[in-house]
Amino acid sequence: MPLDEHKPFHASSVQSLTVLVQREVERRILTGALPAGERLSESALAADMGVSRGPVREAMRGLEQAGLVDIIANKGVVIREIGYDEAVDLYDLRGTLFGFMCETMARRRTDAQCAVLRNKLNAMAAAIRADDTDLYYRLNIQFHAAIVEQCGNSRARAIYDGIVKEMHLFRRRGLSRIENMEASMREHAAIAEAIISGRAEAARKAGVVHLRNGRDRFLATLDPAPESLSTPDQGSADRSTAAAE
Amino acid sequence: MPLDEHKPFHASSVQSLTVLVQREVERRILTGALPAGERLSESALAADMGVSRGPVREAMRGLEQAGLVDIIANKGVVIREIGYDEAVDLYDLRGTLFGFMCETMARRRTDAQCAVLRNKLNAMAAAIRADDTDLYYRLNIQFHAAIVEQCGNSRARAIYDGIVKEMHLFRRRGLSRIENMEASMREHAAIAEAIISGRAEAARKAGVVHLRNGRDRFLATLDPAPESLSTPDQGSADRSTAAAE
DNA sequence: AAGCTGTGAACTGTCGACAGTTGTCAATTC
DNA sequence: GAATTGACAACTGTCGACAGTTCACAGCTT
Repeated sequence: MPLDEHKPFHASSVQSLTVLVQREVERRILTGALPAGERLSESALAADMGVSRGPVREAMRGLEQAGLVDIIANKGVVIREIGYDEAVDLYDLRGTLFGFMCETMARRRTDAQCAVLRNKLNAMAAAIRADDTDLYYRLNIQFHAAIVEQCGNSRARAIYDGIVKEMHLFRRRGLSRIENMEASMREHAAIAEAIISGRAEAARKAGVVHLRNGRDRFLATLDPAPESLSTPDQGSADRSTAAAE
Repeated sequence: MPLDEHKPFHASSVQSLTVLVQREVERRILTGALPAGERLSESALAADMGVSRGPVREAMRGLEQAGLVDIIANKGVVIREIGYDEAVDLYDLRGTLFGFMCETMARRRTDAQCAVLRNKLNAMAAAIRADDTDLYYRLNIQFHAAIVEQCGNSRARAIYDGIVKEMHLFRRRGLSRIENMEASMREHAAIAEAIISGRAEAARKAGVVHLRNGRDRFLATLDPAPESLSTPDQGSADRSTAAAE
């Protein structure tokens, strides 16, 4: 496992150990290497990563604020596990934020931003014609990321990213990724069109509708029984909750 | 100052020092005792509060996640200062979240919750008839808090509370609190009516409009020059940014 | 006199160690 | 045999100390 990261996120290649530890534990949680409900020991983590307990403690505090773990006094940290209802709540909240970002971007759009959206849209259309699901999936993520990053409201972006991460704690996800590329594509086109033409309220509505449909598409892939928790399997890393959008 | 707190928030009357320190520093920032732009020294804070540097460091990390301070590597923490544009962004984001909460509450309302809203509304009307600005101001806060706490989406509530706190970092606020009680009251009535009758989309719109108007009422009380930063005065604690709503 | 450089103080980042608490397990008692 | 109690182990909460970095100021050079 490489130790030095080359993310263009916060510059500064020599980060503090706290940030390094937090990033690594977050990665393990999001990829499922550390399953939800797992109890983490500061000492074990510190020994595992070859650092002292101080940075680990600070990292845990950061993960708690991000909603990824719960800290119980004198007992330690446990990886949060969210249930069906909470996942739906998060999806709705995320949809509202995404709609807000579409609305904001429509108000502040620049020509360069519009060009990016158009490019992504064309590429997605091509991916559909080529029936390339994986490519469409990646472009789909890029399309969303473009709006989130370019909307101009940095706080909204930070909160949105946090919610997306938190949603990974919902473990029971469907396997199929894009159920209906055409429907997803039409919604994307509506969003981009509204943003490009500056119709803010239409952009907001299109964004909200898109994520609501994405939520329904996602929930439809789940087991019909929303009460049964704890699916036994916990293997294979790197699956995304943000599937069918 | 009493040491043991009795907040029904996270239970546990004997909190860790980290939480205590974080709460205290947060209080000082929000009340203005620690002005924006101020540089905080861990050692000084630790000595001031009679604790070690460890809990102080953890508390600072938490305040950074909350957006109240910036941590600069090897240099320390500075209390964040937000400018005019950022304050407007936060207000808009807050408005969107508030609208979402109104919408959610309209969907999940119970009779008891509706009764609470009706009570607050009646009390506010009475306060207007009595021309009691202070009472109206307090009831206004309670009305908002009722929606935020009862909407049923706990994550949305946590984020909303964080944004409200963050908005206190915008220092140039108007002195007058409620400019137009009647207009504020009409908007409150519209919100409550929509929630009680279960019209979710109407509730959302009413909530968004209310905070947009509140934002405009608030911004109208500012100096006409949005470029001049750093008003010299920094006295008198406990003023609220959430003024004219 | 202006610019550059080296030294020093102050502070952060990190570590190891100690005290207090919690949960467990075995021995004891009814 | 079951419940209670006591001690032990593991862990967290907290502290003091050391190393590395940053910034400022004084002295030197041109």
